[in-house]
Amino acid sequence: MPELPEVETLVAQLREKISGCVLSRIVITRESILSSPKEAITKKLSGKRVQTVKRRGKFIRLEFEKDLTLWFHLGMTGQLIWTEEREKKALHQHLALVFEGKKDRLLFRDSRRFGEVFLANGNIASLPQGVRLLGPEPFEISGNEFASIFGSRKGRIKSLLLNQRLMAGLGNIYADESLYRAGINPKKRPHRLNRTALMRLHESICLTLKEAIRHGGSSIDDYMHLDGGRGVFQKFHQVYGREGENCNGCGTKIRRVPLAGRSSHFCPQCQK
DNA sequence: GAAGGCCTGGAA
DNA sequence: TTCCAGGCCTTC
Repeated sequence: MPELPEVETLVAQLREKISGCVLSRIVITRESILSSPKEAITKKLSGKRVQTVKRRGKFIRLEFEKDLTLWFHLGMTGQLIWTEEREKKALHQHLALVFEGKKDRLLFRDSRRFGEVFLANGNIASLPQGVRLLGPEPFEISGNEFASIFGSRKGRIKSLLLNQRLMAGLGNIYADESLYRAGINPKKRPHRLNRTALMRLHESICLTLKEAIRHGGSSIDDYMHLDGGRGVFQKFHQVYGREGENCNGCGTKIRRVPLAGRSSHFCPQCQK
């Protein structure tokens, strides 16, 4: 379940690895993961140089010459792996990028196939809605701006944090972890929180994300680094995946409740 | 604003 | 064998 820290980690590794490289060939073995025509991708990108790699929300962008951008979303189980292709048909491999003069290639795998890949040019209109409507990055807004975005909402804070149109990058893990660190119950409705609490939440989100990035993200099921390594932030989770275990703060048992179709983990004592 | 659907591997 | 995990979109 790659969220902002996992994507950020991969982006840094990709930038290091393929910036300046020329794409010689694209091998697409499952067209259904593409939301742009296969021919457009293969024809327009072949022979183009990667300028840099960036992140927007949970999306990865390979920026090529001529304003061409190849976007990846990893969904839940998407992986980008830099490797020499050994097994001819690696399981669930859908796409491979081959670069001039490189023995290793960039593979996109995704067992559950919630991920997607598409091509955009410099025109905003060439981006899907999911990107165009993306909210601001957590690190790029102030606590006050955060409070203005969320403060008048009447829904549950946890559900709202998952809404990428309000703010981009959080998923189930970091929403739960940030709420715990801010001492806010996931069921709370933001219009009933004061500005101080909202600003504290924004600070918790930024701190949690930065700490997770420092630890290479959380590797729970499928997430791995470009070289196959794992993140270690899961060792520092306070609530996510810890149902029934004791809260590190007060010893109360961590609870899990369904909310907005997914589970929320929290400490009933520390999060009021 | 809730619920269903996509999709598969792993646990119960 | 059934259920569950969840990113995000569509439908009610």
